[in-house]
Amino acid sequence: MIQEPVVQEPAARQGGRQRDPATDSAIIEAVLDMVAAGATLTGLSLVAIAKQAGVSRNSVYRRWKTKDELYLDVLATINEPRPAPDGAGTREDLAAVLRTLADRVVDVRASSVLRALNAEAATFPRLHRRYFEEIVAPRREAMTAVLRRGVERGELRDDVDLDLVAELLVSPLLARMASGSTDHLDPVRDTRRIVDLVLRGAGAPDDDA
Amino acid sequence: MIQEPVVQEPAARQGGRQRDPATDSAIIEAVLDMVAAGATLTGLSLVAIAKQAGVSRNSVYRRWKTKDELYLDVLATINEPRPAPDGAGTREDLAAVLRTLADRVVDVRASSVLRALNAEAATFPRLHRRYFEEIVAPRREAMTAVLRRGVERGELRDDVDLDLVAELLVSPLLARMASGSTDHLDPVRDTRRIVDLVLRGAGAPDDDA
DNA sequence: GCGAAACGCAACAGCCCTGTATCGTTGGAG
DNA sequence: CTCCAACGATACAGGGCTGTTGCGTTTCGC
Repeated sequence: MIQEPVVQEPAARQGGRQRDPATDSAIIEAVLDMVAAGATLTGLSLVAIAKQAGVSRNSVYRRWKTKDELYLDVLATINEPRPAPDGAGTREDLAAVLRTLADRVVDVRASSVLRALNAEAATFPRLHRRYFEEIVAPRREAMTAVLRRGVERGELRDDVDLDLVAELLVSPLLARMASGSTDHLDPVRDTRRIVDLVLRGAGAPDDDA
Repeated sequence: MIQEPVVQEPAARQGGRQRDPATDSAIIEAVLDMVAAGATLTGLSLVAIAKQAGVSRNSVYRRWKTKDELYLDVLATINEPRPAPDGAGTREDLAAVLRTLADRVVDVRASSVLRALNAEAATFPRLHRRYFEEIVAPRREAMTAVLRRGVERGELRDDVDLDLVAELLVSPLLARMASGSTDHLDPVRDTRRIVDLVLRGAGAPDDDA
């Protein structure tokens, strides 16, 4: 589930100077910062990256053959899986799953990269597929697992489309990530409010559905 | 509320050949198509646009001084305001507002441009502001108007945060626009399902909120 | 210490984009 | 019919990015 870095293997492993791990992260950090500052994945140039990282252009070429591969390692940086919630009730479990997402949304650099990736998915198919497999799919599975358990426990209606419920829960956070309006987002409080409203509904109680 | 085109005024208005309106739209269409094909607002070059439009580079420069201004006219293209819903009930009115949005989401070119614009908001502040004022704000106003009326009519709870309800309703569509997963979206059917679920809630009826 | 690879610096050709200018041609207004 | 601007084509200098090569220096393994 955790991505292996795709950094170029340091050639024949006999003698010679060691690669500086700080250089690797400096480059990746540079990409994160520049994308967060408004750069495009396509538009980011290797010269700009190297300059921002305080590294020679050589050191970038030595590690990654393509921008594509570099971005794969950047993407791996912003994916820290969390343990599946196994909590007391459906409400708490849902909030926990949303928290994982909300924390990423609040992270300006992470959400900037994902936003850019969505916009340029056509240009980076491999990257986009990886994003889907490693980040989106696991979250969906965790979500539907919690929802299914909620139905079994009788805490959720059994006549609702669980996929739609999941979409409803997740979308407010995704939409904020997409629009970049992540300032006034409190991961703890807002996820709680979303879960509460989705469970309870906005319609008047006496008003028949 | 409707944007005036920012096309360069055709100089002194005395004699001379007329501008071909077809050229204007050909250029704008070219931008729409190329962005929908995965191009970036920053990355789109004037040569590429002119080539795609089947127009000389000259004709583009003659009309717009900056890509920024060109994009303003592109943006104006994808904004067709709809009459405010004044319908029978809250459920129908909400569905109507969402429909306006859903139709735009389903439009590949429109959603592509808006997705790109969100990703590159930092690079095009004027454009982004305009997008917000002309497209986002009106929709929000329409939405909250409907919601407020719903509370007055007793069809909505009076103890819910209407802004959150609005966000919950709109976000599934925005999230799809952002991720580009717009294929299996049925504007009529899906907006209806969203409204129903938000009104009714997913929690079990006997389960106290 | 010797070899080898990582590193920074610099140069190179090739390509694309920009902005401006100059042509000859075309078509509408007066 | 006569202007005059729109139009296509072309050229130009200037700048940026790419990918590769060569150089001298640094650091690690053996």
